Amino acid sequence: MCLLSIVQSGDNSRSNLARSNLGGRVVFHIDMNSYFASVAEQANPFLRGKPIGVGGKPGTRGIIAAASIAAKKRGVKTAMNSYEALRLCPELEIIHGDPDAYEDVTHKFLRVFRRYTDAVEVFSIDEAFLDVTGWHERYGGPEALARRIKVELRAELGERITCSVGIAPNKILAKLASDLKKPDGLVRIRPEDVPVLWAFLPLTEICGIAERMKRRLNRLGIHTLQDLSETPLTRLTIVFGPVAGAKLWLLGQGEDPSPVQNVEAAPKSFGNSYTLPEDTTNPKIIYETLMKLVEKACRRMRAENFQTRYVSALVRYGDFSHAGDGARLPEAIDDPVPIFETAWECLQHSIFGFQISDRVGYLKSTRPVRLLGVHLSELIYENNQLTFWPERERRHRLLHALDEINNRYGSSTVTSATTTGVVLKRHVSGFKYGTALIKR
DNA sequence: TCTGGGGTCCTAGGACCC
DNA sequence: TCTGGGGTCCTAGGACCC
Repeated sequence: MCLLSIVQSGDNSRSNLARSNLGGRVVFHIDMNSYFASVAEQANPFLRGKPIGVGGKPGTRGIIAAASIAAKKRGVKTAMNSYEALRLCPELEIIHGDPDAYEDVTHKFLRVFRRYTDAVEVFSIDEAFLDVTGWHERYGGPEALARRIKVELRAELGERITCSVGIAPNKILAKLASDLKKPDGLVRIRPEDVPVLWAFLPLTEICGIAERMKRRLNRLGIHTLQDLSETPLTRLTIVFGPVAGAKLWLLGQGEDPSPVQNVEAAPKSFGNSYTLPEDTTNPKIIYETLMKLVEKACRRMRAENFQTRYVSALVRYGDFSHAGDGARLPEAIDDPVPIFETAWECLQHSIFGFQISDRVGYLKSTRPVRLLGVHLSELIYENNQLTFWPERERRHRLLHALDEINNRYGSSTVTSATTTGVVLKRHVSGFKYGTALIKR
C-alpha cells in the first residue's frame, strides 16, 4: 500500500530526471476494467452491480471470458471454467458476449484518446498506449491529463465503464502501472520507482514473462525482477538467443525503446476454432464442424476485403495433444468451398490416419476429437477488383450477397449445403454440391 | 466438471543450394 | 562413399498476449 502511494504521487518535480534517464517520454497505458462485463452492465441496468460472467455457456465446456467486479469479488476469475465459477458463485449470471457492442465502445474510447495525441497504439480490444510527450503540459502534466481523459470517458461511455491508467516513460512500465490498481486506477511509475517495485513484484507481473519463461528463469537462479536486472546481457543471450535474450535484459532494466505506433495494424490472419460439447469420432460431426468454421473464418475475412493464400487446420484430441497441417493455395481466394476442401485434406491424416478420398461416410476418427480449428493467413487485400473471369466474378458477388443476407437476418440464415444434411453425399458419390441452400 | 477462443511473434530445424 | 560449411528459405510449433 505504501509503495502504491509512492508511485501514485502527483508530484511533477522529478520529471527532468525521467527525461535524462529514459529520453523523457510520457506514455500512458489505458486498460478498460472488466471490459466485456462493464459494457454489458452499461447497456443493461438490470445487470448493474450483479456478478456477471461473459462467455462460457454451461454444458459446452466453456470458460468465463470476463467477470464483472462483483463476480471477481466472489472469486470468479477470467478463464475460469464455468462450472467452477458457478460453484463459487451460484447466482452468477452467465451472458453471451456481444462483439459488435465491444467494437463500438472501443471506437468511442479511441476517439477520445485521439483528441489528446496522434500517437495511439491499439493493443487489444480494451487497451491502448498513448504517447503524450509534449502534449500533457498544456493540461497541467501527465496525471492531470489522465484524470481529464477519465472524466471524458465516463461522460461518453457511461459510469459503469471505468479504466485504469498507467503513466511511465515507456510502454512496458506504463502497462505494469495500469495493472497495479484496478478498477479505476491512476498510477505513475518513474524510473527511480523501478528498484522499489523490482524488489517485490513477481517475474510474471511484467508483460512478456509468463509461466514457461518464469520456470526457465527460475532454473537459472533468477527468481525476482531484481535478479533479472542483475543478470548480464551475455548470460541471457547465451541461454535464450540474441533476440529473446536482449528482450529479457531490457525487461529486467525496466526499459522499452519501442515507440507508440499509431498505425492501425492490418490483420495478418483469420482463425476460428471450436471445442465440441463432447469428444467425438463421428466423421459427420467433424466434417460439419470444420465446414462451419471455414465459413465463419471466410465470412470474417471477406468482411474486411481480404483473401487468403495459406490455409491450415488443427485438431485437438481428447488427451489435449494436437496435430494439423497447412497448405498454400495456387492463388488468393475467399471462397469457402475450395478453402474447406484444402482444410479437410490437411486434417485427414491427423483424423483418419491416412489420406482418404470418397469413403469418409464409413470411417471413424482413429482418436476422439475435442477441438477443430481453421486458420487463414498470407492475406492479400483484394480491394474489390474486378476480375476478367465472369465465373469468378459471379461467385464473388454471390458470396458477398450471402454475407449481406446473413448479416441482416442472422449468421446461419443461408449456409453452404455441405453444413446442412447432404454433408457426406459428395464424398460418398462424388456429386457436386450446390453452392447454397436456404434453411428457413 | 479439468483445461475457450481470438490473435502475434519468434525460433528451431529441415530442405536446398553452392 | 568417408560426406565440411555457410547461406537462405520455409514451416511447424511454442510462447505469449487479452
